[in-house]
Amino acid sequence: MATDTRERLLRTTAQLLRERGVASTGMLDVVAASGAPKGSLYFHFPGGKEQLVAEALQQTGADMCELMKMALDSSKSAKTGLANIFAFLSAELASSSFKVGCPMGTVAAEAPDLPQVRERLGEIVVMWHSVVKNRLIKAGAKPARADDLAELFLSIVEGAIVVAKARRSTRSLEVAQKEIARLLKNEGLT
Amino acid sequence: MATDTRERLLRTTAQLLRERGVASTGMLDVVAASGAPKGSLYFHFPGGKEQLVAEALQQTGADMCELMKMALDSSKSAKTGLANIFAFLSAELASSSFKVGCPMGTVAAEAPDLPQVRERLGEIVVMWHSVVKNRLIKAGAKPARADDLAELFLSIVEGAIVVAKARRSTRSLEVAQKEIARLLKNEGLT
DNA sequence: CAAATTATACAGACCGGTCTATATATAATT
DNA sequence: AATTATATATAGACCGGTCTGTATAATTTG
Repeated sequence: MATDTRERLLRTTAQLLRERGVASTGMLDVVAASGAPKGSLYFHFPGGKEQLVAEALQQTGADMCELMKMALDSSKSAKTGLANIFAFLSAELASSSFKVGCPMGTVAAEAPDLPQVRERLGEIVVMWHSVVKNRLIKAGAKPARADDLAELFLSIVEGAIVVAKARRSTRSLEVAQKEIARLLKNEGLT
Repeated sequence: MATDTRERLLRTTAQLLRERGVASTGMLDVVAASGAPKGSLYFHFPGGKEQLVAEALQQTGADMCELMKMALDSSKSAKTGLANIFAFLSAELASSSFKVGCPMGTVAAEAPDLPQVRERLGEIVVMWHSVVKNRLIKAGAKPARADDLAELFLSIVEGAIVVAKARRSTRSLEVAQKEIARLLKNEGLT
């Protein structure tokens, strides 16, 4: 099936982006790792690497947004919802020897010269921010306050991942989770 | 002069690492950007790219550590010291069109397969953490608490930089600075 | 058959790294 | 002091390999 191959290529690309970013992810790496037909890369993505990476980023960004939304909405309190997100990331990092990080963060860090890709990065941050913000509002925060707290949360998550990779330890994530819980408690949010 | 060329190569490498990470920084890019003699790269760094990157990281990591220490020690309160660090980073990001980030964070994100480089990443985080922790202790925090707060601070800084790059806005840094100030105040730290 | 899809060969640029030759400075020897 | 020896440093061509991307052929599929 056509869409099947395309899908496989996108998911594999997203995975490689999480691990090593754009520059270290070769087109051949993608076909090799995906097991997808070798001849179909430039058929499905005539725009080349930029298109492939941009679409992969967009897809995985939306997927992770959905995951976050579910984790937040299915939790009684915003606090436990956010804690679940940290636990999930922590498990992924540890079980991958600290190779798998955040696709958005990894790509944003290297700031590649690909306009379409940079475009998506901004969109993803806005999406994620909105999901967290809305959950905080539902937890009782005023919109302006929720806006700031959501921004802070995103920064902490991204940074904790980077620090975890650098030091090969999940401690940054554990501390981050604990401190955010404390913060929300101090703000009287549920 | 000999040491001069070496130094130039190291500083240029560090700069390029901050902007685009290891994979996108070619050896030729380094000599071109540094204006250093093309023939002397592998004379000064016989270990090749890995040695060059590892040494550049180590040097810039130590330099930034010194800068942080000075900013923290020359400030009346830990709060204003940390705020100064944010302001500095914010200015650098904005004036470089959000290209210049943190060398440690950028390299850690792409998690390159270079043992010597990864080694340095861990060392840098430990160094930085210790500087912040000590300042927080001097501000009145108990050691265990200072340890956690320093860890949180590092995560926030790294993450705020990543988010700023993704969204091409310094808002994450401003929010981060504000929230850290609020946190320290709530903890009764000077 | 016709269209969609995959295979494969290859172009051209660039990569990190090695090589030899040359220049320059310092030190040793006479 | 003059000259030789030695370590340091730079120039630039060059190697095999890999990169993205293209062109064309073969194959599946409806």
